[in-house]
Amino acid sequence: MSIQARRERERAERERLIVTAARDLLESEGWDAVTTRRLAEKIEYSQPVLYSHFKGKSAIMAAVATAGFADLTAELRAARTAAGDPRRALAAVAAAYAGFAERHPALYEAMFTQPVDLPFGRPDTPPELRQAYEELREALRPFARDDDLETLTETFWSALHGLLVLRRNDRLRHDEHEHRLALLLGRFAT
Amino acid sequence: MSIQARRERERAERERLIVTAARDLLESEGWDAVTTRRLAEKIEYSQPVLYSHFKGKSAIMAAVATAGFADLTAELRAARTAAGDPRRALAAVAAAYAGFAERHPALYEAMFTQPVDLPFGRPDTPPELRQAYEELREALRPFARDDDLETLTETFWSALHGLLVLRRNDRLRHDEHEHRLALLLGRFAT
DNA sequence: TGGCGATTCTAGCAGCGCTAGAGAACCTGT
DNA sequence: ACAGGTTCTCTAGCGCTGCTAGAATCGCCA
Repeated sequence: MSIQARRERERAERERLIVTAARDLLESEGWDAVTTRRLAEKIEYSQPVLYSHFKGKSAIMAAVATAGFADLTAELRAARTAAGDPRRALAAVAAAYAGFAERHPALYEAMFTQPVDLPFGRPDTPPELRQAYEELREALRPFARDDDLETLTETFWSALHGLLVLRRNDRLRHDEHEHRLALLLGRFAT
Repeated sequence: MSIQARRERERAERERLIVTAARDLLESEGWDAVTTRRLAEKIEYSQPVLYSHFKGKSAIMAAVATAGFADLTAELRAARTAAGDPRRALAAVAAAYAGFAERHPALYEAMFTQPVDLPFGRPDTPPELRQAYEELREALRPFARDDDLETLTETFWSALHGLLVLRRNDRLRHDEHEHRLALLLGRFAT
């Protein structure tokens, strides 16, 4: 038993190694740098090893994205619970969300833009993928008025996401970012 | 003179052929189908011909996207001028925008998601790229209140964009689309 | 220590964007 | 009408991609 246990432990360890190596590569050199060859070189194994852990490159990126969701959730939660009144809490969560996207642009892209096949909004959605959404929802709860809270959360989240991706793709005036965020909050946090 | 004129005419004609072929391929078979080889085959020339017209594949996609902006502008304008009161006009423009994105998902992606290097929001921005934005702005003008109109337009547009891309990537409950749109209008069209 | 299973590697496939240099087509001047 | 020169277009190929079959190697057990 012990031998098999060690092997599985080593396997799991190497799987973590692959994911963190992919994330490092993604964040430090951007999307184009994440190739199976470079990844294999970084973990000091040959390419086919990657395929014994993941079905393909997109599965690796899905794992990276999932790890990113855990981080994002932590940052949102910290922002929400630190703030005082609901108005400030929502502003803090939105700012934290925007900050995450700006500090990890490539990772953010993997999480939200890439058509990576993660099961969202379905019964089998992993908790990491739910929790970031739930932080947003709790921050929005005081402002639901007579709107459905889930619909409100999805809409506000979409607006925030839109601001970030369009800015990143240079579709928006770059230095008006804070004004847009403030305007959005003005329309939702009342 | 006439010979050179004919040559330039033929060249321009072939350039249009390339762009429409690329758009056809993009819309009918998706992004992955648009390869230089398939494109060359479709226009019945060899690959290098493409590079005598465009700097590279991304320049071709930029041309496709620009053509898309012209179409989008026309649809937004029709929607805005057909509607009656400002509230309905904004709703109609938003619906037209969403409809365009749904009917041409791959084209929409080329226009807004792809990091295609088109000069937005700069002095040398081609008119096609401005006008769609301007339609949105005019629809929003009655609702600016004490907010800056440009900031309002960018924010509303981002929200709309976010709703569409997150839905397309299955991050939102698919059939709540209309409710989210209505909620967004409720927060902006007052 | 020899043999067997599991694991890992080498080598290669088909496809990608892109380009150098060969070849064909065309216009021009005699 | 034809040779010369220019302009255009094609063939062939480079280095890269994600991915995989089959060979080789390693580690465990008798």
